[in-house]
Amino acid sequence: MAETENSSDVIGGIAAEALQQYVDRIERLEDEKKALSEDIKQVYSEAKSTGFDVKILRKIIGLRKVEEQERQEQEELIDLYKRALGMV
Amino acid sequence: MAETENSSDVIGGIAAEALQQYVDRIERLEDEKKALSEDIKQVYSEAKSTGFDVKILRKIIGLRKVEEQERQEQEELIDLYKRALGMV
Amino acid sequence: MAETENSSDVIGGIAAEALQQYVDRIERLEDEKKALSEDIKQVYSEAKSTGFDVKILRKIIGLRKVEEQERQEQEELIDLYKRALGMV
Amino acid sequence: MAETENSSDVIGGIAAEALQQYVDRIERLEDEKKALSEDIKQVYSEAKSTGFDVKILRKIIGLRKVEEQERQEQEELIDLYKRALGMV
DNA sequence: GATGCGCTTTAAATGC
DNA sequence: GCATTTAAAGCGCATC
Repeated sequence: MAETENSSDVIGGIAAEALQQYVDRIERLEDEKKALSEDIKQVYSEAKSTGFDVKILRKIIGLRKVEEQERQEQEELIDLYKRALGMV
Repeated sequence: MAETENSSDVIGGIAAEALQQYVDRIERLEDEKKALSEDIKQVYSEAKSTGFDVKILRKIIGLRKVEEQERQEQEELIDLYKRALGMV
Repeated sequence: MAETENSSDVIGGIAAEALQQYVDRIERLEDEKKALSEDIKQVYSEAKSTGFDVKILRKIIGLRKVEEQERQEQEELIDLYKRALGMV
Repeated sequence: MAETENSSDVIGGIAAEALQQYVDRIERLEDEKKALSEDIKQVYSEAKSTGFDVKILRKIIGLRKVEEQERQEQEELIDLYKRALGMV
């Protein structure tokens, strides 16, 4: 390869600098995501030490999630009807 | 039970207010986490539209991840050996 | 439905015999798997009684595993690049 | 370290050869275990292509597992009573 | 354009 | 309580 190629060059047809930036952005976001996962685990553990049953707590959260989903689906359906009826 | 039970009371032996707060905290953190997942997806899609091969990009990220894992495992192993040899 | 339904018949729209065979095959495989888990545990315990530190042993195994993972990831990445560059 | 140390020597107080053998045995067993996991996945996939619902199939297998467990617990209990009554 | 499929990731359960 | 293992979800992909 050329001796002056650096990260801002095209290497093997790849815009190296741009690639680097994408990788960095993604890894940074994944780190934040991981941190949040740990925070969540932390909260569960805190709840547990306050006497709550973590397993049940998880079930509750899960339940609320699907209920929220169902609510959204209903809203979307309503929206669909509205569009069909020219009510938008 | 108290006749004026509300969310700050104990209901069926459960501290309702505390429970509510835990649920809220967890759901808020999960929302943030989900937002990050969408951001990541967004970045991949952006990279794709710039001409990068998403599959390769994912592999690179994955590879860097296992490299990081290996580094950590090695450190932990060294640490473990140190402890086993009384070098701590 | 047929009045003489038995295990080789369709019951409630289900091919009972085929189902039975799948269940049997899976349970047999799971039994073998469980036996292997016990063997592994056994080996660790044996190593321990010979004076090895099980925690360290596990770390070594784990480390070798991620090294193998990394090797595979690298190969797959190279392969992917080849395909992307039409070298296949 | 001594210049003639090899795998059959003691390195840092570790019986290197013995260690090597334990690692090998464990990794071999884990490979077999992994192969079985793949076989199981294979059977599920085969069942699916025959028209069965994999999720339900898993539930069934799981259900049979706990029933088997309960049966065993009962037998153990019976055995315990027998011993208590000198019926062994 | 929709559907199904496999794969990756994430959540849950189990065992030490 | 932690770490492993297993079940489920979500996602992109390919196909029709």
